[in-house]
Amino acid sequence: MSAAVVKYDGGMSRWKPDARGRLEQAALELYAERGFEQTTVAEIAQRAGLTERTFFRHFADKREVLFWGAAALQELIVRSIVGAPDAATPIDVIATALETAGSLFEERRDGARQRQAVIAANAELQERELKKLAALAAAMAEALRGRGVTEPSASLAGEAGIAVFRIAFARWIDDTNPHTFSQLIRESLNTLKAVTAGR
Amino acid sequence: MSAAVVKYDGGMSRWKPDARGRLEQAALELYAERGFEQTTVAEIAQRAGLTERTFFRHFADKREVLFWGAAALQELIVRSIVGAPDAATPIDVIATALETAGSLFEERRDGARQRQAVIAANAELQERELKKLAALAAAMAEALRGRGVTEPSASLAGEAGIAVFRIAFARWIDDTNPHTFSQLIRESLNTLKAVTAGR
DNA sequence: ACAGACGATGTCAGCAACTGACATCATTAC
DNA sequence: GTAATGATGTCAGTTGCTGACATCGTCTGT
Repeated sequence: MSAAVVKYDGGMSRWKPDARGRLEQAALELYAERGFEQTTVAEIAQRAGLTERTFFRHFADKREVLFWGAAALQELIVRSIVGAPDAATPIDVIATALETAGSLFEERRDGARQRQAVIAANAELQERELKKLAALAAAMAEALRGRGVTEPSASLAGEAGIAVFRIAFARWIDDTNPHTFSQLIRESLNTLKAVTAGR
Repeated sequence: MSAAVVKYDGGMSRWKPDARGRLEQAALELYAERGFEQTTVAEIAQRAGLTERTFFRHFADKREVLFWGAAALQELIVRSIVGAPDAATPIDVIATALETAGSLFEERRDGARQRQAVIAANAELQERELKKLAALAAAMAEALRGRGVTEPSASLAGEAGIAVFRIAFARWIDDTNPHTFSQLIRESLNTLKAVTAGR
């Protein structure tokens, strides 16, 4: 995330550091406190000590501030697919990649939960999330094609991967039991296999 | 649909009939001509002989005017699932339902093509389409649960159905060959089966 | 046939998301 | 030391969208 190394700031800088990070945090807080629609961009900017205009320089729109992590997730998954052993079967490549990706949130379940609660409460945010997942499916399909998987298998494997991910993630979020994200991915995949096999 | 029976209008009515339909047509035309973003709601309303305010009484937002058919599609599919033979397996119930749904566009491939071109050209419209498909997946899962299918199988079957639908629809749209929508659904499903089986 | 309820539309004022143009000023490069 | 750079601020404007209220045909009941 905002892991950019910042030179020591003796306090003389014109601006406080990590404007983007402050905007992200302020937005998440406000969305959680009073809801997405009830929060104005001006309020977010004010809490971050910035102006509305600056918010829109860092984020394309009011929703995007919640989805900054999607790019990192996609990169990680694509790298995993590209680097998988040649002999691996497409669906296993995808499953392994999704398990790997789990490392990005495995340790932050509470944060993920809060974020999902915010998203679950607003339709516009759900739309944005679906778009990110669709982009992820396309990226996975592209990576598979790079491994020689042909269409429409590549696209269907990507879509199937998203299906598995969505169900696994949902269970991971509102699960009281101590299930590993990896476990849930494997379980979801097995269920999908059973269902598509006709059971 | 707009199948409400309308009494003969001798021309003395205060308003021209089918305001909603005129708005839909005007919107589709303008979106196709100059693009979604370059079209203002005021322009749509003007072409339909109405005011901006009236547009928003008929459609929740500027995007929704393109997705009116989604409800009918979902109804048709859910009815097919509910009415399927008891012995049928979940994935076959879904596949048959999707084939049935194909009857809604089978005869209007050109119209569907134009609509998809408009959607493909704009990210906001893609988000809305994804949301409608997600709602469809949820409705299919709910219908399956009504048949006694348990979670997470029901949800995964719904998501898998959407995956099959998306790929089949995309091929149906930009296919020069004379493939039936039903054929493409079956082919997509077979590919998904092969992929999830590990091939 | 008349009164009043109803329903679809119009009018108007206003908020909030988002954008373009230009100014400011610390940091960095030469 | 001066100039380029880059992050921010300021301001004005467009557009999506909403609430409140007015208008005026049509329908219902009597």
